[in-house]
Amino acid sequence: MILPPVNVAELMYRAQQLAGLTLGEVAANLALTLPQDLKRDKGMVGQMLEQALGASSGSKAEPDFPQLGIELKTLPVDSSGKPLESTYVCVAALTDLSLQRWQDSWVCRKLQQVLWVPVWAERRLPLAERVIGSAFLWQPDPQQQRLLQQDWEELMELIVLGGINEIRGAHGKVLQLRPKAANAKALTAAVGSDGQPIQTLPRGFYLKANFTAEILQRQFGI
DNA sequence: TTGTGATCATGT
DNA sequence: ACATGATCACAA
Repeated sequence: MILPPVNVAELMYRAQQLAGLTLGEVAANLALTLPQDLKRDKGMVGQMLEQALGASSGSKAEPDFPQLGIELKTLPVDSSGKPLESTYVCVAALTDLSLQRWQDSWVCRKLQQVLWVPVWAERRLPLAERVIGSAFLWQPDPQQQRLLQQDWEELMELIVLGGINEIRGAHGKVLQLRPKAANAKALTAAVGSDGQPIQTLPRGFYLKANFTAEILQRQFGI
């Protein structure tokens, strides 16, 4: 068990030590066995890096490094440095009216400080050969904050007004709402089109790949 | 069931 | 080719 880092400097130091290593090397250091692929272990890489950096285990709804207020996100990138996937942020509260202010929202709080860990992870690359990149700490700048808030407020308004079943992934410029469930039969409480309670597919907020691509570009240059 | 970690795989 | 919608594993 790797203890949590006591401060940001220690966290960043640990992250730097991982840069350049393959997932196979990290797995060996942790005495973990890598699966053949991620089809049945989609969160495997993220959880392994959590462990390597000393993040608190478990699936609690709080940052990975609570005392530092830092969220850890692995980001799969192709050989040109572009994200291969959108980035999951958190589940969407479909009924809780106390979270209707942006500053109080889970999305805002989770994205206050993110440690991005790029992983060169093209699908043709065997898992063990994928390489960890240089991690960096990110805080949304005012423009990014504004874009996120705009999308969030637009999506939340639709949710509260009973329009959840009309929302698709294309809504929003940088933030999107998509299914986040075990399968299409999973249900959770929400507001219907006439304001009545309904059951619907659980959703989560995701950062679009174009947005995380811009974050990477600002960090590493063109 | 809801939250964590995400990627898969199909439609466009 | 790429984003959207669907899905997988596990903890509490």
